[in-house]
Amino acid sequence: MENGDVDRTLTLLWRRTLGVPQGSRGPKQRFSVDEVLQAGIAVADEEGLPAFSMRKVADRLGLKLMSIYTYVPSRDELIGLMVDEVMGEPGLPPHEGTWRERLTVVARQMWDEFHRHPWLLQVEQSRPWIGPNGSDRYEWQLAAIEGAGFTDLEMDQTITLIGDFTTASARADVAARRMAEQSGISDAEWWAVNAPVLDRLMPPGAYPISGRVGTAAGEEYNAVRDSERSFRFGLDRIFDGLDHMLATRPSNDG
Amino acid sequence: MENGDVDRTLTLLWRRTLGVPQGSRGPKQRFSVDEVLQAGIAVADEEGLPAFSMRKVADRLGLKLMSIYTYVPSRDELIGLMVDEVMGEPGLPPHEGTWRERLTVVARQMWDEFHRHPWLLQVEQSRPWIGPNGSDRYEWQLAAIEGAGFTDLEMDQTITLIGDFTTASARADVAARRMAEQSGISDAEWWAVNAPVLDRLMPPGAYPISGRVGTAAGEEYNAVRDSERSFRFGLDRIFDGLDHMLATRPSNDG
DNA sequence: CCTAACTCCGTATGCCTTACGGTATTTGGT
DNA sequence: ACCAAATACCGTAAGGCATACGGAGTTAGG
Repeated sequence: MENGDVDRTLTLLWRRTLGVPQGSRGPKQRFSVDEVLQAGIAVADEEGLPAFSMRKVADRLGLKLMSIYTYVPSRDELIGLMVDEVMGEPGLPPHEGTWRERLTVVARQMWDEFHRHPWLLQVEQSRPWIGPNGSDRYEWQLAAIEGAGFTDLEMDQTITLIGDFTTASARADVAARRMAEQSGISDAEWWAVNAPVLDRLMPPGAYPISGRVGTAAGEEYNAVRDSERSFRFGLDRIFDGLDHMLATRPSNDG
Repeated sequence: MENGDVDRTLTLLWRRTLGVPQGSRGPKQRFSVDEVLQAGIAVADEEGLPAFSMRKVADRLGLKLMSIYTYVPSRDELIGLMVDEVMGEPGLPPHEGTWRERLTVVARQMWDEFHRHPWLLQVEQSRPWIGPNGSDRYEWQLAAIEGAGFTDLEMDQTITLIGDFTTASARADVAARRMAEQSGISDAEWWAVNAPVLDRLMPPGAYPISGRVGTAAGEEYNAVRDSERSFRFGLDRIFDGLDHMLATRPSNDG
């Protein structure tokens, strides 16, 4: 990756504030960058990131493979642009209520987004591109807890904490759904295949606590693991912990 | 994936309890499954999962490409076996101290493991293979909070919470380290390249809170983001939240 | 001693990204 | 009005990947 490529990708990311840099000579491009991104997002939504290829994006637009490279420098950069693009979809509603309610909205927005675009969880961003929608969202997320009593440092750490947990939780849920839907094997069917083999392989009595806890979880949930409920459980614990931190602070003006 | 493949992979995972199923005719295999896994782990450690290929595993053993397929059914299954293999490396020390201290050990073990084998974070396990080391670890993790006052359901949710958060936190840290080390671009250098471009592209004054918080974080940390510290921050909040749940429980015998 | 079973491997298929060069098209400059 | 530069689009090819298939050599059970 060259220095100029950084410049080019950042310029593409922020194209709405400066306009797409395009020379006036030569033929006009048949599509806009936005249309290429929408095609890419559609492919990724339908087939996931491993099956995402430049050829499929080109096919969807009626272009030939190599023409895509006149719009974006490479596959990785295209994906980076797609990420910032979908981050602009949900909009940023004005904050209301307590910081708990606000943070719930923040977390729920991420959770929903990961379910709308599961491939976001498969993106390996070695380099975090700083785009307009990501920047807007981070500002909005910080605004959710502005004035709640956190220090600046804690504000960053809190948003990081919520984001990290939500990401991991959504990852587990999406993986479970993918296993159930894509392979046509439900949770119960999967266990039906695995259980007899495991019965034969596992040393009997080796997992007393797991067995007990697993049975309890299986009876309580409608599935082996209810990710939605685990998500709310974790969120509630984290909120209680943040509450405790704010409440026990020496100089706390509310 | 056929039904028989499930059987074969599970049998390979639990090979230590039943032995590797091998017919007696024909030539003996030059290597053991363990040696193949060690070769695979070495390749993944050195080059990461995207660059992990069957050819490189074969080269490392002095075998030709296709011979690997007589040891493991496919690339995905090999990776699944590698995952369970590394989960057996650290051992499971006996639990001591309070549940807070125990859960800290549990989280720290995962955190360290992700840093020892960063490719674990890149594994896309559409199907969670149930292997001996993973099962042993889950049992050990549950034992850490056995008798602390959690219900069976909460035990599972708590371990999930700690695991989810640790995974996401480690992912952020590993990504940052990779960016710094692998590309030879330090945190400061990356900003030195990006900042001038962003100064030109970003609408001035658009990000007041981000600017203030980012400055605070930059001054407090030695880097832009101190993942180790964010990790401890999140863990402390979660522990406080769990503490609050246990303390406010109606029938709480301690 | 024969043959079934097994290991190892050569070849081939069909994906993928992307470098490079060619051709057609558009427009600024003269 | 015309030329040359710039640009979009695309064909080809190189080099990578997983893995299906079949063949050659090797071992041991009957």
